[in-house]
Amino acid sequence: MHNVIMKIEHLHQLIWMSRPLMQAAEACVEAGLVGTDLTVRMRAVLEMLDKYGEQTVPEIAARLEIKRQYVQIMCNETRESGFIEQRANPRHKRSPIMALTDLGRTVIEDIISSELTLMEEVGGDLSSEDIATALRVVHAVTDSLKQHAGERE
Amino acid sequence: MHNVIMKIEHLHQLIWMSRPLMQAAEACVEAGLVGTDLTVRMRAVLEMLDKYGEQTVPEIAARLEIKRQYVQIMCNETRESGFIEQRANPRHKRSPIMALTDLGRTVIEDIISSELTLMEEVGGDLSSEDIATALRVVHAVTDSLKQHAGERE
DNA sequence: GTCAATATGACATGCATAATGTCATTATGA
DNA sequence: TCATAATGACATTATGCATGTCATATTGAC
Repeated sequence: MHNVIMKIEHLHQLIWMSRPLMQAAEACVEAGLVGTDLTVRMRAVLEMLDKYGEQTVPEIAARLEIKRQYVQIMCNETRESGFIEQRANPRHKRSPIMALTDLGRTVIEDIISSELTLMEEVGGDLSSEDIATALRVVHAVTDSLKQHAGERE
Repeated sequence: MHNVIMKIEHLHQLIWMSRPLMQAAEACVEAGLVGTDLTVRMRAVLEMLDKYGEQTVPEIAARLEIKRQYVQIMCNETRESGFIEQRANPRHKRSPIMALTDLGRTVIEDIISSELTLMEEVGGDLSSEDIATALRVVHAVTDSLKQHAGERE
């Protein structure tokens, strides 16, 4: 009965579950940082360096899709805490390359590894197929919403 | 091949799609508000009153799961703009009931209706079953993450 | 090689979305 | 009645960015 209405209603709920989902995910990340000297934003910097290799501040900003000025602050903090260091950039003398220190690498890899363990626990009950479906739907919905929001600009 | 790894990888992506999804959804809401005199937070107040009927500030705060002090500010603004009005509360003389004005009701119902139309467009390509699956998965993941984050407190 | 355009770091400011703390004034309920 | 809780009002702080500006360094077109 009224299958179309159910569909729209579920879609609506799915979209607005994004906030609690994000908050829950961020809370888990934060919880995993307790005891380390990392903040969430330092963790983000380390993750980019670990995942994509050493980079400049503007490169990190592009990948995180936030402004370089803010990433600069994040990197300065991370560097003050000894998790990253600057290296000369042969391609641009004013823009040093940020690289993980040994400490930084150890810390971020520990954290990512324990986050992976968490993923396994969270995924425990769910089928591979259902997760794939969910991902596909969420992608499609996000793209569609982006398009609609963009049009009105 | 390595199905388990794919599953975890998809789950990871699904979880972190929550941020772009939320941002896209919020951008759509904002875009829909252009031209009205509503702000996003006034819209939130109106939606609660339209959906659950007239309520006090603390009740709205409980439903939005944010602090009553902030909801107070939101409601004061919304009232100054003429979208809601106060009514005497027989159950608590210091805590008036917030109610939609005719203007407020018209405005919020127009907005919700056009947002519903957007939902229909966004859902167009997707099957009812897949949306239901996605919603179920996202619910399960959120609950699981909440539990894990809570444990560490 | 010159020179305009661009990139970068550094710094300042602003803004939205809250959380937190406090106070005075009611209400409420045991 | 009286301790306790609820409420509105106000002040302060935090987080996570965006935006603007500047000086300087760098790049690329010519």
